[in-house]
Amino acid sequence: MILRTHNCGELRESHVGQTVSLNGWVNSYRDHGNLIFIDLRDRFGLTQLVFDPDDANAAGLAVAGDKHAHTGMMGLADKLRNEDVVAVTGLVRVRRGGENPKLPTGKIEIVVTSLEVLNKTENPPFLPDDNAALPNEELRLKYRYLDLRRPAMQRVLATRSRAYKVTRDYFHNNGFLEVETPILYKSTPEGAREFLVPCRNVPGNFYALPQSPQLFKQILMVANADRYMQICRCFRDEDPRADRQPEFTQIDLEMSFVRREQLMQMMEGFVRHFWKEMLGYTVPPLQRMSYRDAMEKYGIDRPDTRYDLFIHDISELAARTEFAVFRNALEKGKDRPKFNSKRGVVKAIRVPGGAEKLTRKITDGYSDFAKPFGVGGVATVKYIADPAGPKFDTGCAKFLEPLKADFVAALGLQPGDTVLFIADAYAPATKAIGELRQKVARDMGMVPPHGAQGGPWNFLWVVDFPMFEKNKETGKWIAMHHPFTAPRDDQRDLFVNAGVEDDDAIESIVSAGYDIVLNGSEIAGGSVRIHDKAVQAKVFQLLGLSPEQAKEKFSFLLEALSYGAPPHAGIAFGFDRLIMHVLGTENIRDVIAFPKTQIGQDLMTRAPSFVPDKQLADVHVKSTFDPNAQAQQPAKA
RNA sequence: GGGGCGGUAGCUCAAUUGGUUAGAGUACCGGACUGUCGAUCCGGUGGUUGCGGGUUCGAGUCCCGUCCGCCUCGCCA
Repeated sequence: MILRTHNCGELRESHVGQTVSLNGWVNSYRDHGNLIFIDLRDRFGLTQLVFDPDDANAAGLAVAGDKHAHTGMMGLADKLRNEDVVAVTGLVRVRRGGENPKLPTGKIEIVVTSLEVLNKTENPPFLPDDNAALPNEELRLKYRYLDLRRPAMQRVLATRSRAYKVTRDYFHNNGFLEVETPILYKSTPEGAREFLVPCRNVPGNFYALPQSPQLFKQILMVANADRYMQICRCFRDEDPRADRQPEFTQIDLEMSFVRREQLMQMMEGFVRHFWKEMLGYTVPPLQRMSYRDAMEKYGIDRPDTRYDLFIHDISELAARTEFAVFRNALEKGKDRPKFNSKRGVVKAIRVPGGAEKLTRKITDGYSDFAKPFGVGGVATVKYIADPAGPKFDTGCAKFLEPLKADFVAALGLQPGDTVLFIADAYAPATKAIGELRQKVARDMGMVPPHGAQGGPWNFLWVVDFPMFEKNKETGKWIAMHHPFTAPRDDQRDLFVNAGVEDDDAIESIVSAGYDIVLNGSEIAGGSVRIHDKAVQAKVFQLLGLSPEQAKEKFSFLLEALSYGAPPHAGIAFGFDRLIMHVLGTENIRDVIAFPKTQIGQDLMTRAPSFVPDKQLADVHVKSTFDPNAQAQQPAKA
């Protein structure tokens, strides 16, 4: 075949007069009968080819006098169609029809003297054209190789590729050791559902794919890796979302002989390096916010600080009203400590200008929006101008009017505002009003564009998470981060001495965990780890694991921790999410070369698929699925 | 598992209250054309309206079921 001497993005006027060869795809063809233009595409750009019968005749390549030129090179060129793969040799010359300012190669063209069709295409289901309407995503995924040819997807792949390098550069330069950890791993059934892999050599036994290399990286600290990094694949068998896939990539990190502060400084340095290298943006020092402040002001542990719309706790004021909704909510758990999940509260959001924009229909919708989060509904009031002075109007106005001055002061009300209230136990009320805050911000048009599209980049650390939370179904304690997260240094004794039955005390223990939040999205999370046996034992006890069970599940880690374990701390960045931010997309599938659908199928390869019984027998597995029991068929081919 | 939206030529979409032979652009095929660059012009092929039932004189349209895709709640230590 004709091998290329140049790529399709590099030829300029300075090459005029040279004979060159190019390989690539037919991006478009413009057939003028005896004069044919082809835009040839490869990963590096577009170059115009011209098939000119005069030149071809001169080169003896077409039959002289054969206007239709159905023989020789012109005949072949006449049949070229979009996405054919060709190789050509020709002469670089200045374009005769004027330059095309849209192309870097737009001043020149190749007058082809030799054409080789390397791979004639079937008529493709769609063309990789960014200007055309995108085909539906199902089709894009089925023919992913065509979709990836689109310039926009090529940019994604290039950006992601550069991000790998930028990441490795920073951590390698800071003394991190890159280590690969196993993909075939031990099942540790806490947390996310795992993908299982049956084992042929040990009948009845299974590997699991790792949700993260958590335990290996801690063991690497015991093994004197000191600073570990890995760009690794993680697997979680849970339903995907727009920003979640069953397999995803994280930047996994762990450091020895550090406390929270040193780790946070190192990671902040990475964030600064990454944004500087990827986008030329200098990240300012990260703000820090406690989990409690985040929950109080934003109602969520990953606050979007690009808009204010703060949440106010007006429980004390609400208690002085005659409004039964408020008073009944405040009766809940009223003997429990402040911030306790079961203690009743009244939360409010002041929406500037909401009196006009938030119609009755919209605010009624807010109740339906909030109810699934476990609260009774959303109470509403408008604060409007009036000849006799501003006043409350509609909704629960009559209950608030007697305490108007206090509400105006507490919420900073201005005429034209709407106030939304949620009254319930702390946990559901906080969750519901946090979600409502984000919805209202969208409805009011308060959410700025992506950072990648000129909007702000609001990074912050969220710290001081609770160690434990109650599982809603079982009522048992579960680790908020994971069972190896240490209490914050000053909480250690409190924690070890806390009564196992003292729920309120356990709930109040603060961990040494930390998250990095960017524009309301969690991009990293980690913690200082436990290296103290008494603390670890207490955690297992609270999680309801007997020493025997803990040993069964985590003996290798516990053993490792008993043979000289350095204090250590770690974190993991969601790599796909970093790329999403850099590119300004909200669809994780856009930043993964071969993503899966909502039921975890790969539409291109049709994975997962049935396997023959023989293959199952080899791994000692028998399927209980009966294809005849229901009409369900494997996905259509 | 729950809720919502969607599925009509290869592709992107249209089709009035349920009413004649389901249309357009593009791609594809054929023809014309020597300076285009979203080439242009002329002609043509192409449909079990995701699938299976039902209602009706009549269903792309209404009803039930089902499959697939997306969004979302649950879930995601």
